[in-house]
Amino acid sequence: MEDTTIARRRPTIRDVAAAAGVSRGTVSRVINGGHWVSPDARTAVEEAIRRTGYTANHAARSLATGRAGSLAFLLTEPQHLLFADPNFSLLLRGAAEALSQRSMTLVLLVAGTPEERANVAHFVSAGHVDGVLLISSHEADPLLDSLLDAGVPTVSCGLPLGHQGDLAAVAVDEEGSARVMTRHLLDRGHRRIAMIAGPDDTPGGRYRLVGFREELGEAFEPELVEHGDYSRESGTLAMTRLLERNRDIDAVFAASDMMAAGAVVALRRAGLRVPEDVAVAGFDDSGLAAAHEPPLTTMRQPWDRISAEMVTLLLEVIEGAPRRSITLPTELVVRDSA
Amino acid sequence: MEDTTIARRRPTIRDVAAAAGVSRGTVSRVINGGHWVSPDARTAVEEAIRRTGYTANHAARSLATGRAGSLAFLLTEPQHLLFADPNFSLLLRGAAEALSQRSMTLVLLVAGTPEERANVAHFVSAGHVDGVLLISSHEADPLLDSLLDAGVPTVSCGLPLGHQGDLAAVAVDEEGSARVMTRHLLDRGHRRIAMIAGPDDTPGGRYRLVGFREELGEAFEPELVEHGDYSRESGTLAMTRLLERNRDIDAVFAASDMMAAGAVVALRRAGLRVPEDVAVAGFDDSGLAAAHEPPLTTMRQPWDRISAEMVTLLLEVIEGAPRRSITLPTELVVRDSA
DNA sequence: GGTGCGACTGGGACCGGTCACAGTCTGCGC
DNA sequence: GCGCAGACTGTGACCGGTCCCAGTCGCACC
Repeated sequence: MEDTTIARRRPTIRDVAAAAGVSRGTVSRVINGGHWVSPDARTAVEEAIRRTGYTANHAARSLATGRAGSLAFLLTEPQHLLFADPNFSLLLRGAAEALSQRSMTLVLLVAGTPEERANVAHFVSAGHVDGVLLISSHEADPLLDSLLDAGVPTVSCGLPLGHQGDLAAVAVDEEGSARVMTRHLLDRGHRRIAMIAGPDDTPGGRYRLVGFREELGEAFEPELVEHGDYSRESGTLAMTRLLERNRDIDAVFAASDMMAAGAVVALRRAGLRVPEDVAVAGFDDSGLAAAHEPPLTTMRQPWDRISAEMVTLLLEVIEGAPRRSITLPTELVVRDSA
Repeated sequence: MEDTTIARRRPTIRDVAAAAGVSRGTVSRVINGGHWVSPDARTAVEEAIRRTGYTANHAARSLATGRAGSLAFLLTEPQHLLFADPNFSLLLRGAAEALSQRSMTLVLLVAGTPEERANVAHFVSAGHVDGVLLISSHEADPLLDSLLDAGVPTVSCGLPLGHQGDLAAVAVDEEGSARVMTRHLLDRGHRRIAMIAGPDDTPGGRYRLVGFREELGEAFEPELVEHGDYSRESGTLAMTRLLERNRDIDAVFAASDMMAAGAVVALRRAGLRVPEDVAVAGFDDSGLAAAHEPPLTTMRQPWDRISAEMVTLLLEVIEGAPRRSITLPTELVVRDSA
């Protein structure tokens, strides 16, 4: 007996109810926790679900409950910086896994071009997702304003500059992390330490520099600071400029591993060895760091925990719980470069 | 005046109908192409949609039409290889953009652990997405079997080994690409060319090796072939072994940029210069290739076109059109390494 | 024996769309 | 004057769930 003729209609809750000899209401109760259901009815329903191969229809449930059952993973980097970053993948994967455990799904939204941004704002405001995991970093993003206006539950990855307190966030202790790394370089005996900071309109750009300056105290020299945009090329450029200003630099702390790798290129071009002549430290502990020649000393960001906590916080906000933010610790990873 | 008391109900198609002074049916017709609608009615409806800020409810539409309005981006790599690969991001982004143009969404599914694989199979078979963009490469994946059994429209990225002809695929000309690169190395005067191939149960592992062998013809030497798993470390290991067997190698063709970078590490450890002593060629033209020291000669894969074509093909299959596969060309990118 | 209560069950209304079908209205040919 | 085709419109049924309310049942208690 084949029943492959025409794909038979998928079983509905009515089929299950009929098979179990109970009403739709009872089946629904069993599916949703099973309170106020007699043991007999429950086992009958469970058996019927098994037999029929029933699976709830997302769309129907979503229509009835008013919940979408999905969260958006929203990328707003105009440049593809984050996309090139291996860390991004970890974040995405972690979020997908955290959601699948809760039988929810992750919808990927890309808001690069102005047109895409408008579409995304519309889509999200229309309630097609229950909330937004915001993967952005730049200050004053109008898209964030429109999300907040529309009252869309949102949690930010990293401190949302200009909107602190307006939305939940999961961040690492940027300032403290930078102090730890700076202290490490000082402890190793370095005295002329330069920094390649990130853009000032990103939390990592701003606060890692603050930590660096604080830890150096009196020893801080403004001329030993350059800014990059987290890319490798910008690291090379920044290092080149630093060397033009001061050839005595004996260590450099870059706000990303990519920029650290770029700095190494510039140092080598200048005939300097890493770490013998100049120590180089990065940030992120991306895959790149361990594979680099020499392996990079860096600050590890707990990407898996970040994504998991973002999902937790966002679901709390959706439930109506008071907004909460979390700061996670980083970890100094000492390798050969510093 | 705050209206934050209770978020007002989102307008429905009934509200629009009332505002425009027409029936729900007419509004629906306008939304879906506007055939058999008088010009007056159409403009009235369009105006009403604008005024009310109406957006269609995905869940309701999906329930009524039986279409989910979303596609799955399914990752099945047990290891996180693809995740570490910058190309993966391009593919993902391309797919998301192609879909957003069609007002559909991309749902990310990760099928790493056995439990996840079971969940994913269940989820997809239950019809929660209209089709699957399969990002996998290994032969004999039971998950693929269950997708095919369930009749889920699927398109594969790369030739689906063991299932060719069973589902649509978008692939590059692996064999031809490998021949082009091999010819390039020969034309540069190299005579003892080694290859670091990918795993034999992946299309890139198998057919790039075939192309390499074909192009070398008589000159092919089996002892100059090693296999890696596309990772950097495996490239280093493979190159090390090749050098142990034969110190006269004057060029090496790796089946991925990552492995090429790994090979460079091994070559340097052996005291050999790239490209002076040994030319190194990669595959993919990932971001890594251009940034590498020296910049890598490689074969560029058209990732943006691959994702766009995958979406096109999958939508065709969903529409019931006959299954179709596409082979896209690659491009030789000559840089410093070979 | 009636009352009250808690556990459990059934079924109608509803979520917000689409779709098929039954109109209506207009103009044209005979 | 009538029939009829074609353009357009309105309406009820339906998609597959959830929710809530009205019941039923059994049992303890007065």
